[in-house]
Amino acid sequence: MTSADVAHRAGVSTSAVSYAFNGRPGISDETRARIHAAAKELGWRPNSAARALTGARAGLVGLVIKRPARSLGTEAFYADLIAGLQAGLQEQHVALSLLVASDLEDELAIYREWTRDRRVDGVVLTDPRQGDARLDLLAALGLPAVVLGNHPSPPGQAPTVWIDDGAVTTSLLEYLWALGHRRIARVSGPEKYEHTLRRTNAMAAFLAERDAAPAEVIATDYSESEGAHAARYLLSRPAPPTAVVFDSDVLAVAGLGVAQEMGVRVPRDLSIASFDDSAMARLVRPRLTTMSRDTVEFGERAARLLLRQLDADGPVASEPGPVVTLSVRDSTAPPAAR
Amino acid sequence: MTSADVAHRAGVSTSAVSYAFNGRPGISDETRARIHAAAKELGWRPNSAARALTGARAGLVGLVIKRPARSLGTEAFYADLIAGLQAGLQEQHVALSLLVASDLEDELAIYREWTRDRRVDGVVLTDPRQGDARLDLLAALGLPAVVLGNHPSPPGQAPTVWIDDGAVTTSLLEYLWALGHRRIARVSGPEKYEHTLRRTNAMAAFLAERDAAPAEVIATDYSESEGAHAARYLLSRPAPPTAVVFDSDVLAVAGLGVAQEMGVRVPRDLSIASFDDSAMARLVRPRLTTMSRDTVEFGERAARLLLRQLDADGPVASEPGPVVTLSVRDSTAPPAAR
DNA sequence: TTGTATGCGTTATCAG
DNA sequence: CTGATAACGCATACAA
Repeated sequence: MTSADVAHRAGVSTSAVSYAFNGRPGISDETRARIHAAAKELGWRPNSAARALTGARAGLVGLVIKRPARSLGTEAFYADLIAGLQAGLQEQHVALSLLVASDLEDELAIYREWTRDRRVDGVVLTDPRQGDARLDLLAALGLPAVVLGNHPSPPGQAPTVWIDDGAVTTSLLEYLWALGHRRIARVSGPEKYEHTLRRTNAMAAFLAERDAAPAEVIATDYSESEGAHAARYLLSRPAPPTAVVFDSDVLAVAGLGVAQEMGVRVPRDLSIASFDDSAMARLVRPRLTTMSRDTVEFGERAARLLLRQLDADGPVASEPGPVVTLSVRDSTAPPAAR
Repeated sequence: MTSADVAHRAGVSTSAVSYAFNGRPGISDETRARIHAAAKELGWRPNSAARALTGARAGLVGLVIKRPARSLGTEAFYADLIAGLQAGLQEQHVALSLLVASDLEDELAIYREWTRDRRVDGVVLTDPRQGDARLDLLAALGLPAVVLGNHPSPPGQAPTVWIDDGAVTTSLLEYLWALGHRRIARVSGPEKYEHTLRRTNAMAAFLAERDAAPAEVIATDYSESEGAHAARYLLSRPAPPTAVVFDSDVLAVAGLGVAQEMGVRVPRDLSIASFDDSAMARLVRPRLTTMSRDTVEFGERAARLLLRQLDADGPVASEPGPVVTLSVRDSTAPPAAR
């Protein structure tokens, strides 16, 4: 079953079939329709390997995950993201190829190889950093990309689907402030990520505006153990915070466990909130107050933006991601009078 | 950069390069080494699209996930599995392609398409059922597969990496029985899955041997809501169980939440155990007693078995998966005297 | 043991 | 608008 069969069936040449399936001019609407009909009858679709060989689409989009492989299952983020990317790509019969890289060098090598072999048509980038080496490489390679970022990308760079982490931080802090919290600490992710930095800056600005003391921020690698450690440290201070915000829900749940072990009642003695929502935040008791964003939709939008990018001649514009809303649950309350 | 370049550099013909890279005879060890050296210097590796076109390897393995896309992130199982598959495949530079199917028809269509386009070299199957239609199709298509199953596969069928869910069930029940529990209920997954059935049968046999009353088993679709509903029902009975085992940790955590809401103390009034371990089981309080299996390793073994299958001429044998051990944590205790 | 010729299914080029 | 024909990069029978 080849394009020649379809051409024969439709009474045209193979190039007509090619034109019809690549939406290019030089063919009448009537023949185009006839060709599509013939292909449908025969159940034919262009062979992706042959396409990739001639430099056309591979029908595959890549995602490199740079986290320790073991931690993948711990956080729902990547799973949700993958589900969303999937959904967005499937509309155009594009598949997702997944690779786990152990470090930056690895990741860059993968992009080089993918480009060389025309293995993927484009890639999705997560966790952008400042002066991200990956963006330079991808630009040099000419490999289309979209970034899950926190601001629109500068012209000439890969477009982002962005969520303003600064604004999200401010929203959460406004809520805690309104409850009466004045000693708010934060257990964050690694400082190298842009979203971590943006949150840090927004938090500093928020507190400075209100003449409050700067927040204590403890950076972690997102692991349960570092989250627990940070929580233990904060709760052991002479004047412990009355509220702690965590950059991810794994950190928050680890922190909640520590509080419970230490006899600190949540939310009576301590309010806990997370920047990340997931099933786990809803399943633990007390249920966690979180900033919730629809990660699946985030992925879907990224997928669609990438597909548009692949079709476009020039650069496409960044666009905002899903709305982030505050889900108030049971882990936050006004601070107890002391 | 093509095989011709490498051939030129090594002073041989392109076929010699092909032979060298496909490990076939007809070439001296010395030339083979020279060819590999030349390839390494030039940073050349066979183009996967071209390979796929000639009927050789595509360098891609497929995994179809047949769950509602939204639920992917809830359970750690798939994320861990993917991480493991990744790790196993990477050794041979094989990538993983992921697709989410909404139903069986979808899934079968994907296999047909993948075969037709030589898009993947093999696939990994999860959640086998009795008389699984997918196995018949894959056999008919000649698409290599491995199954994450619960017993060695019958001859002629795709090999499995298997975990004996019956034995796992017995282990867990033995522990609960030894603690003194006599009214043990179970909140299970869908009955259509083989592993669900095996657990059901093992549990029935276990209780029958001890002349105990048959267990109450409530089937769910693995969702939080059905898990909570089942737990609520069980705890509202006139003579509620003293222990409940859950088929997954999401179900168990949902059940734990219900118990806490109803004022049932765990483990004092109720013991809870799960067949599935993950970070969540360790993060909630009380921490859950689970049967823990290394899902990442499960995936790694499946990947390696599939790679072996791809290299082999005939069928390869099924093999046991990772060992499942009981992780006793804080959610189980002897039943309170009533 | 090595080289040569051919095909895989598509797209691109260029005459018609 | 259409129809040949040449790539694309590799594998493989076959000849040397």
